[in-house]
Amino acid sequence: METETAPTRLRTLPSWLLAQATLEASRRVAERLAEVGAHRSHFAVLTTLEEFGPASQAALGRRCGIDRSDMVALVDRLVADGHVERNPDPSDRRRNIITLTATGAKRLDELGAVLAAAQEDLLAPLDDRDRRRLVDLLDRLVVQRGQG
Amino acid sequence: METETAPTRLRTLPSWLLAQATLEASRRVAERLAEVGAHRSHFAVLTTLEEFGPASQAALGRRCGIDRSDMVALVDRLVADGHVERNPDPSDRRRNIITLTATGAKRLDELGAVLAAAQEDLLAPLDDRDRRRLVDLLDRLVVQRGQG
DNA sequence: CGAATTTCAGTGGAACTGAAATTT
DNA sequence: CAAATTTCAGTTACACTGAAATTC
Repeated sequence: METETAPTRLRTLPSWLLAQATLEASRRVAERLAEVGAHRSHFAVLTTLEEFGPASQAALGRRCGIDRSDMVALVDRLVADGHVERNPDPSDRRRNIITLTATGAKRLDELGAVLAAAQEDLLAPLDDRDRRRLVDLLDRLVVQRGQG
Repeated sequence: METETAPTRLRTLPSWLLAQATLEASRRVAERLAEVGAHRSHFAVLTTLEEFGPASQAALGRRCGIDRSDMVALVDRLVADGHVERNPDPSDRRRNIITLTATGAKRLDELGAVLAAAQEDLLAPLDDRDRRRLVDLLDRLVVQRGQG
């Protein structure tokens, strides 16, 4: 969308700025990931599995902010692509245990590289120190929301 | 959604942090505005009219990042509420001129107060200097995207 | 003619809700 | 019994597309 300068009351409103920045970021990231047939949620799940190890679908969702009910089709897809395995948990038969496969770990590296490039692109207007500041500020917002 | 600590690779990924922060911010803001029967987009349009004066629907949309086609129902609603007027532009009969009414200006003040409270809430984890930094960083991101 | 504006009808992705079935 | 997990069916908000009608 071709856009002109927004009014000051929007340009100083944190929730509006966040929404605008996220819109642009999501567009770019989704576009790059689509080129390799992937999705934001794929990276989220794969990296969560790598960092915390095998987990149930519900636990996975709680870690990376994906709804339990959306997780079903997501895992279906990752299984179909050979990036994770889904096995019943013998110690609790309500659960599936999701496990990262070797090719899933490779895929994670690939997606990590794609995402890194997209971030670079996105953050071009900021120097390194400002990028670190932004990440720090956002992390503090997100983390403390989860606890409050 | 009850959430647990996300993996480091997500917690340091700007696009993911932006998305999470925006999700939470949008939820809160929408909730507060719903209590007074309003929408984010209402504030955006009203404040744009106040700052730049009467404008066509398309120009309005370009200013505040709302699609021309979504603007139709939005203006319908604001007209029905008596917050704006929609009149044909005599000098260009393709256009409507949208004008802020007196009650629309009052509504803007009301929504501004609601939004200010929501921001306060949302930014609670950050002190004043950090809030200013965040706004500055986001504004630089958003503005320079629009030009690049 | 090409370009801009308003309008409508519809699409697509994403977050979310509610409930059933199973198991703890 | 209450609570957690997986799954499915459906909803809602939102950005966006495509095209028609009008006017510049």
